[in-house]
Amino acid sequence: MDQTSTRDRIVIAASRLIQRQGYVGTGIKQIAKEAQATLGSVYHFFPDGKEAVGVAAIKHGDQEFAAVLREALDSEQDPSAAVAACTRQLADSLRESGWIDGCPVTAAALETLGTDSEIQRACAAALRNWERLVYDKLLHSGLRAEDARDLATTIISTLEGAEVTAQVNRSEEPLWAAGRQLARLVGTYEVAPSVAQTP
Amino acid sequence: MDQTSTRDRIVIAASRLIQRQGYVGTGIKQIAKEAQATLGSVYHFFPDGKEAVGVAAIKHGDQEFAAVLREALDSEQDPSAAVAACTRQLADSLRESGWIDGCPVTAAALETLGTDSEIQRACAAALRNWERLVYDKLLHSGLRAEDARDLATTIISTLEGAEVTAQVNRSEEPLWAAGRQLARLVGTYEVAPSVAQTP
DNA sequence: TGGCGGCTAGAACGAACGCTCTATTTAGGG
DNA sequence: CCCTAAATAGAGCGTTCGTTCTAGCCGCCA
Repeated sequence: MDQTSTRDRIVIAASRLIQRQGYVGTGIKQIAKEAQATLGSVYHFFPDGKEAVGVAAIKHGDQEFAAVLREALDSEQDPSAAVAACTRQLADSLRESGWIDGCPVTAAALETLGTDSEIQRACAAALRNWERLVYDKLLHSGLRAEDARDLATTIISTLEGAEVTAQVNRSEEPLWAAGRQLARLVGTYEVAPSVAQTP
Repeated sequence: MDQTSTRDRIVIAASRLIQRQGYVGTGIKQIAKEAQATLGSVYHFFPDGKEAVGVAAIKHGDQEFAAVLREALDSEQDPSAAVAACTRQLADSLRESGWIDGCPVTAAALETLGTDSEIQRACAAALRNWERLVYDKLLHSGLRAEDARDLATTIISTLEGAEVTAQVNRSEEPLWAAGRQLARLVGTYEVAPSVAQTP
């Protein structure tokens, strides 16, 4: 039997499918089949229908991506190296997936832009969440708060964009380039010496 | 009567709709209605069906976006200022459209990632096209060729990502932040003095 | 005036969509 | 052992999808 619960399998399958083909491009029946569940089970756990499944899937992708990001950021003390580690991590998993498993929320976010749906809000929350992770890392590295804000926003934007570019071109190059340039950019900010991480 | 031809109206309407709600989320009948054409007209000009319309729409968006980019890049001699001008231009038109008219190809590109369709190729070509514009600008500003390559790739990625972030958050801030950081990044590259633009 | 493409117009088809509904199976406490 | 609620199973609803098809409209050359 399966270790994971039916509900979890549905959410995970939905998250992966939405990540790969978008929200509108993913059908409830396809989710059920992929999760090895039936339509009845899906509507049992999510009586509110497709949108509820989508929201749960987005939130799952949010946390999953946040974990990857956090691990990469923690792998290096120097903030420049940490950001570069992020791009390396993204490039690796992107190549391994055959260039299809990119950011888990971008596609859904773009499709539901004008709709002010719950999905839209979940995507916005995910972006803010990831930005916060980078922001905290920069702050703990001794950057000034306003610099860290601006930088964190830009770093997330660049990661987002570089991932898309890498997927479209089926190449790791855009992520490598982003890693090099972001590291250089972060390096231009002086770290307050007294606040530098204690060994 | 309408000045523009029926075919052009179809392409323009398709481009805008795909930009806003993606390729799968946009129906042929919706395109026809938006273009004030009939289904018969659409299939008359595009006998190969929806994908052919989509490809034409993507190519149209490609050129449209390239024109905006080119104008912004040419508005300033200094490459840092030119890149900042791009982010300002994007922020302006994004706000004016109510945060719905972003990059005309990202949504379609993400939806068709695994499909190796003609649409996919058109999106990849668009990204390469825009990257080329930035690359030429940087090269003419005296940057070394390899630096210009890396930078151009990253600048396009960041613009792409910042646009998405701005749309999701319904705020110009991500684009402003990207403008500031990209200008700073470009500024870290020394311009070969002899090649600097002749007045 | 007659005919002939270029274009417009929309009815109709099979497939797939999200969703509802009723049955059936499973698990646990009296 | 039975009863109840949770979970599974899938047929079928109305709608919309992309596409096909035929019929009609228009302007041009003969």
